[in-house]
Amino acid sequence: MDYKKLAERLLPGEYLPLEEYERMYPPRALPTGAEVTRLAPSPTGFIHLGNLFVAIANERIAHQSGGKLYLRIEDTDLKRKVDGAVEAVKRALEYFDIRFDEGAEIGGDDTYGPWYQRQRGEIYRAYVKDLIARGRAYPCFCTEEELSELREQQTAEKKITGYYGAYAKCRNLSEEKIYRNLDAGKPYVIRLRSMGDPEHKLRFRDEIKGEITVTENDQDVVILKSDGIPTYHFAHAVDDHLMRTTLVIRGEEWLASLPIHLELFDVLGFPRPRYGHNCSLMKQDGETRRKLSKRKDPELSLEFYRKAGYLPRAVKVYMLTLLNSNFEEWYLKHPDAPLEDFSFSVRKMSKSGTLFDLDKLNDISRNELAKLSAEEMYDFLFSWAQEWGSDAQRARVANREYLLRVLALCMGTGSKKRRKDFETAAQAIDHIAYFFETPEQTDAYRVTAEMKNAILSAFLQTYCAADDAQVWFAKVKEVAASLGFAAEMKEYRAAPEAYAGSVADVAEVLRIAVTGGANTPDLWTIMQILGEEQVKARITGAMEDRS
RNA sequence: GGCCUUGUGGUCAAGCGGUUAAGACGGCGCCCUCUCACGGCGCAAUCCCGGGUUCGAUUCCCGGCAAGGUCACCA
Repeated sequence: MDYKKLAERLLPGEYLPLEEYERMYPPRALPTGAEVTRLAPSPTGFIHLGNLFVAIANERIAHQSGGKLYLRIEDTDLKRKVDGAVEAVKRALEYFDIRFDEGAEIGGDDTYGPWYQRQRGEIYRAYVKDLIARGRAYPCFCTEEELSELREQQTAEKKITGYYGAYAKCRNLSEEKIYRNLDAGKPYVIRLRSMGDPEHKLRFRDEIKGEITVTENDQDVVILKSDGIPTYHFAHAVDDHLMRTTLVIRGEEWLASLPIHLELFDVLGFPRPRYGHNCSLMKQDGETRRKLSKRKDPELSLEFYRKAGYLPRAVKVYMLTLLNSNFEEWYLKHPDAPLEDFSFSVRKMSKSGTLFDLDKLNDISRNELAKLSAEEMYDFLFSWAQEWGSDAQRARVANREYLLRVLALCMGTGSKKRRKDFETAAQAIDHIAYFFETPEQTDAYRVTAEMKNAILSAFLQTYCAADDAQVWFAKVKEVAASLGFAAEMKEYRAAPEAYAGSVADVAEVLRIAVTGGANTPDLWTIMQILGEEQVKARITGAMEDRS
């Protein structure tokens, strides 16, 4: 069979000689040890935690080694394309501090572009044409129906499904038959003529998993679809080579197609990049665990964290603790160091699937929020409220000076002793609502209405806004004692039956009357911030009403 | 089902021939204390199973089992 003639018929016209592409995309001038890594999402617009997970690893490896991180868009399937997706991806990743050196919509050096696979059709076809001319790829005229019939038959016979060996009908089509099909205008795809044998097992060194066994590929996979666009497998091989990628860190769901990729690199005559297959993020679902799913798990979406107001650094710290087993220990020792100071290592990446633990993230978030200065906290809350907050939430961040006081005095911003009451901006802003809005009447009091009113009116009689904390609390104790409550906790604990309760119960009544809740920071401080008028109004208001 | 990967407390995990089997989150208890939060102290909880190899296996080998991934003209 004249393969050259066939190649010309299938992909007519002049294509650049392949050596020309080698010249256009030369090896990068980078110091030894520098890694070139990439992120290659498809433009569905849905960028998720799994993407971020692997993105952080790629980013750290590239930049720590003095290499490059680029963004390539795998848009070979129109069905997946969503308008504005690339911008959304870029923004989402930037929010979490992933910086690209090159790539789609990034600017900078475009030597290795274009970065959209749709714009690289000529390149792929040049390589496909060469493969056909070498007899290593062939046209396949099988219809979808024929293929699904084949699959059913194979399933029924308990054979391995797919297009391979004797099942690859079009693999050995006669020259005459091929041209007749072509003349008849039958649609076709181009398939790889695989030379692999599944009996051959090869050892492969995965950067994360270590030594693994790979079964040689024998599938005649589609490399060029009927619309003349390559499949992912083929496009990524050409691109990773031409873009001079040195290391591919990707999700372990790709491990199964590694044999195909290896054969592709070999048949194209490209040196292989190194691969590391990263474990996936799992979720407990009843008895079993499964991959985080787009439909069922809102926490998979990156927007979930932005909307809730997680600090981007907190999410990143959590990802890093999952990514490198020694990160957490390092971070405990260097809580304020830039994350870039941590020496990230591919060898420390986990081999096994990881259950996503929201509790852990929340703990990290509380700690991260507690590190912010009053001003940083204010800026974070403010910008979050502008983008995601309700009217009420935006109103609470409107008065900078007032909010700064609330934050500094009650949340401990700026002091050594920080409170860790919340993990997100949304919680923080709601948490301090009582500084802005008079709480609703509540029946949370654990004393009778008569007692409640007796406590409140007794307090009101002695209350003086100018009192300092000690004087103020001494007065609360007096109120307690006058109504049969223990003024000292020690005395109360020694003989609880001798009292109606303790000063703690009295303080609780005041606390609920002023803030609407039984759990708040220091009450005296709260009263100072609210001011005499508010305090009196709230206490008076709490005395009216409902019995 | 075939192929591949992975199995250390509830979760993330260190350890990889001899250890009281780290640490963190979560849980529980105590202390501090006007509540909560912080902080401090403490407790419970783990080497998937079965065979080898070895004086000795969580660690090495084999076999099970379980879980996950994947088997498209999707990426």
